[in-house]
Amino acid sequence: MKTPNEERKIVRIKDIAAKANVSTGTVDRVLHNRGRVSEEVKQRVLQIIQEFEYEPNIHARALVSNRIYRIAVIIPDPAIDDYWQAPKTGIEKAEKELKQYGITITLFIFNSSDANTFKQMANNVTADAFDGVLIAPIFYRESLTYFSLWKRTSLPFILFNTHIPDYEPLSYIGQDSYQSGYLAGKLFHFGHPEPSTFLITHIDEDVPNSSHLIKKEQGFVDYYAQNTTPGTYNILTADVKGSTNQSVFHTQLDELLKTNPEIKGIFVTNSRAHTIADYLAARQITHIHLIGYDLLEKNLNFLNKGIINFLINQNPMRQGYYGIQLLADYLVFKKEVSAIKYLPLDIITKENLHYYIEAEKY
Amino acid sequence: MKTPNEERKIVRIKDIAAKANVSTGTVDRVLHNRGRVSEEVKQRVLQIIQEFEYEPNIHARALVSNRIYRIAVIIPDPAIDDYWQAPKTGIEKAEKELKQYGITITLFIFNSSDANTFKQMANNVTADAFDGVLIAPIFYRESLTYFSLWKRTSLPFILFNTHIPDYEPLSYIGQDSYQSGYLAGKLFHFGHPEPSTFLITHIDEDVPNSSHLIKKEQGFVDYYAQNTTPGTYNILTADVKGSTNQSVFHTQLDELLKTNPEIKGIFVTNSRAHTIADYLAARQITHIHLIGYDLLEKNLNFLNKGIINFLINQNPMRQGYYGIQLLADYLVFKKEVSAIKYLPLDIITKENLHYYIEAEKY
DNA sequence: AAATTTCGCGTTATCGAACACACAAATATA
DNA sequence: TATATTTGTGTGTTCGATAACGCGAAATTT
Repeated sequence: MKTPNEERKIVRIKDIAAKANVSTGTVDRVLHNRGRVSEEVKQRVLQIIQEFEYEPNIHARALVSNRIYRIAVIIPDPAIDDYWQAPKTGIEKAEKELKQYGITITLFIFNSSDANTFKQMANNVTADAFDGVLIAPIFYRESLTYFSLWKRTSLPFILFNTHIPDYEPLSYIGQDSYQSGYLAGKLFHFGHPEPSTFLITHIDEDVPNSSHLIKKEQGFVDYYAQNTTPGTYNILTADVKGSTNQSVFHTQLDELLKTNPEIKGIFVTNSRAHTIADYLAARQITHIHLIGYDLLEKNLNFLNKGIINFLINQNPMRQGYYGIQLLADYLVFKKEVSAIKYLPLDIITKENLHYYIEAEKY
Repeated sequence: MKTPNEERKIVRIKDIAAKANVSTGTVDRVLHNRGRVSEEVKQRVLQIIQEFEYEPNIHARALVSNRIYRIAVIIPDPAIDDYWQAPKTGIEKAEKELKQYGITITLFIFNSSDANTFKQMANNVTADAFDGVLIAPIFYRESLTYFSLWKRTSLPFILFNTHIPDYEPLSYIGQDSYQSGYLAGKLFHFGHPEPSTFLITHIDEDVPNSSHLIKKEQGFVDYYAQNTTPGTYNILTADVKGSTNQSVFHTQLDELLKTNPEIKGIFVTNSRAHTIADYLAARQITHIHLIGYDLLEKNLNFLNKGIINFLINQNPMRQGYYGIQLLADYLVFKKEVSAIKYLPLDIITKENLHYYIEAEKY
């Protein structure tokens, strides 16, 4: 009577051992380089392993090893900035799936408008014994200290949302900001093949300190530089602050449009497109196209009304999900992890929105 | 000394047994409804299982159960129609991942232009003992026989690519064809806000027998019916055949455009947009927008040249991948499987193409 | 009343990999 | 030469779930 694995010709340590005329213990020692095997036997075993294309049974391995991997996650508070709810959800989903493999996650939530809370959380993580870190390093300067520290103590860390390549993280997960700006440029161009003026706005942001916003802007500008004859398209840029005070905010925009009445489209570089949409709706302006980022409730509302034309989905949920997955690949499955994982630049309209929302739920 | 699972408070059968003052064998009998347990004990155990939120360790289970699940996959030959390479790749990827869980896949490849080969493959599957079927039922009439047969023998089957709801498959995986046509309508509209004429083409297809093409057409037409004032937009339809004979094909299109010189956009309902693009390139026509489906090499070529403006990605690789995944969920993990899984309608342009190609590779 | 079956439950081997332990042979040190 | 240490190898237990097996007691049949 054969076992199913024998029927399926799945090779086990036992089989390797039998062919090599040694015990399973010896094969195991070869597999894990734990020494105490004569060179001759080692080579014989290695060759048979190659020949038989042995692959360890992950279940048996997981069952016996029974190790716990502690992962620290450092992200901004979703209660303060709604955007961070999605990554958190993705992280929790991954945690559920990977619990079986011994992955344990501890969240360290900081205040996205207070760099000190960020430092404090990073300190906490450093003090405790973790096997890996997933971090959204939205404070550039403050991050560097910890990266160099973790590098030295060889604590693997993965970045998401914002890329800081200087200290060679294990991986980065997110979008190509430059290209997403470039894409926004293309979409406006498709809607306005005739010479036009477009506005790039950064809303409520500390732009000099946010490299990804600058990259988006650059991508947008470069699209027109590379794909249209000079002088035909005019790209303006504006930092706008104080979107929470509606009347002040609207007055600012009034002036902007008074000075530049020829504006045909506004590109919002972060998830605050809804603030502009709110303005356009209030002033009943329908001739201005609007592109922004992220499937926030408020944005979706204006997308469905046709005031926002396109949203580029940054896949925040998947960013969190893959972040944990990659750490698990590295820690548990000992896989090689590619240094960068760009998520697709999903173009979302009223008409295809539904399916992305559904996919996120799953 | 505690085991890691005790530290993590992961509940095992042993723990349930201890609390209930019975042996693990009894708990197991309760879990699997194998009888031979007194009603009193059964209730006690069930309650403790609930209370402790017991979840079986998948590794231990997979290790011991050691069952083989045989899945049959019935798809058209990728050598005849390139489109089918992608689903095949997805299926093979899923097979690799699920091999550990005892999933074995047997491919049954038929000729997409010969319904008899389809029937033959379906017969082969029926004759052999399979635990589940994944099928691309591109021949409507011929499929029905087998669906009713499999339904009777309770052989679970999942459809992808083409939906035939009549016989209640375990699930359908694919796109909402109607909505994808609707989306194509929107994109053209965005590019041409002024009254225009658009052409819908079905290339080399037996349209009456292909319900999903009709749905795409309907979606496109409905977009303009619902979003524009009647009489402003004009939607034409044309079946075009014989795209393999370039000169004849081009002559047909010459006549079409001669009769309707006002056409501003062509919507191709299948993956053959490249044949139209080839024509537009040959005739140096640049004022006609073009939207098609699928990331075939030939389409990508024209997308990059700017002759095809948008491609809607039907995610064929993911269709295959999820098809197998869902069957495994049902067979191995005994999960509930939702009757329909719509994949997102990805809008692909030259500018965001790269990331979708990368994602597919992974 | 004896023989047999059913019931209710516990015990134990099994799956494949990991690793501690045991133990003999070979080598080194005294 | 005697003893200590290193090297090479095999054995046995463990992880958690499963299911075959076994056994005493109760229930049923003859």
